[in-house]
Amino acid sequence: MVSDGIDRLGFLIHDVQRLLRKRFETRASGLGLSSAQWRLMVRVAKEEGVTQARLAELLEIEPISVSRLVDRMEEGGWIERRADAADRRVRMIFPTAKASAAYAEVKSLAGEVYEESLIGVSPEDRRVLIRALDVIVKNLADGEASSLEKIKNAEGAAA
Amino acid sequence: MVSDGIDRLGFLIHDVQRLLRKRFETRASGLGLSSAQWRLMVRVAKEEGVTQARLAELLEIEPISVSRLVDRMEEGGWIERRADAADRRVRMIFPTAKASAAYAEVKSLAGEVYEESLIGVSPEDRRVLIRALDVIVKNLADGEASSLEKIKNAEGAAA
DNA sequence: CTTGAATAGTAAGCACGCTTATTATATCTA
DNA sequence: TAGATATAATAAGCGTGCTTACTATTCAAG
Repeated sequence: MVSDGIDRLGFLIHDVQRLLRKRFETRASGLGLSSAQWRLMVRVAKEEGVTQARLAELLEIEPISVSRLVDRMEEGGWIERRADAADRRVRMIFPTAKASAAYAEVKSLAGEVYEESLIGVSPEDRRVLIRALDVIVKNLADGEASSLEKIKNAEGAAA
Repeated sequence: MVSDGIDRLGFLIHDVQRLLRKRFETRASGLGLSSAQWRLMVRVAKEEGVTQARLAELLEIEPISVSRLVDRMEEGGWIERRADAADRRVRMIFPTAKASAAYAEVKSLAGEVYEESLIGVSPEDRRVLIRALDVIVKNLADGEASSLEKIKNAEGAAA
């Protein structure tokens, strides 16, 4: 049970996540977007006017985390908050022109990082990797964020 | 190129890492150890008296991050710093009795979390998963932490 | 032996996640 | 319609990572 390496799963995932984020941020540093901000930006670009609560669901982070991410992104001139006339509790999030311009560039950049990371992994193994990761997410999401899995299953396939 | 799901790699890894950490910390909350503290503890348990600089290399985090982790773990009574008579710059890290007692328990706990996460993934797919993650780490570590890969290759296979 | 470079550790301050608690507004129900 | 409940967003404060800058100490030349 040691020889299969499963006991290293947590360490491996942790390392891969950290290294991927680091390399992405090195590449994207010229654009002024962090990894977390890029994830949020993807959602805003696809659904302009999305609310912060909805972003929290989509990104599977807490509303307060969205609130502070949005603070920094608004300061950086990437997005803007607008009031919703129909519900005064809500802030709708829109990308700025600057953000829309950077979107395509950052997206292809992420693709490059993924390709670099997967050099030497066969197409079949890549499929197995993605499938296994999907299963893990599903297993771990069960019993946690009750309604979030559905959202994830419906929307997560993009991006 | 969309159908293979590789464009979701970053999102998937990010989700898996967050969910694994969350579930581990939920389980281990009774023991008072966080995920990061557990990673450090493993190294200290294997090599009592290890220096902080060495821990930074092994964990592949910055020395200052070790410094603050060790601060909190010392406050929590998990480890203690001792001076090195031979080199007064150095602080050697030792586990307390409390830590040694918790070690085995926390370790099996991590194994349980991994097993839960992998329900429905075949033994072959598990091997492919681990192998692919190893390759990704290797690909991304190249050109980053020049000497760290060697350490990782030599020591990372345990734990 | 003295100077200069390298090493071990820490401080300050930021990003991004969290928990818990608060405020403002909507909505549901009695 | 009034009061309870739910929802959107934020505030405060913590953990864990980072960069940059600093002190203390050791080691390497000269």
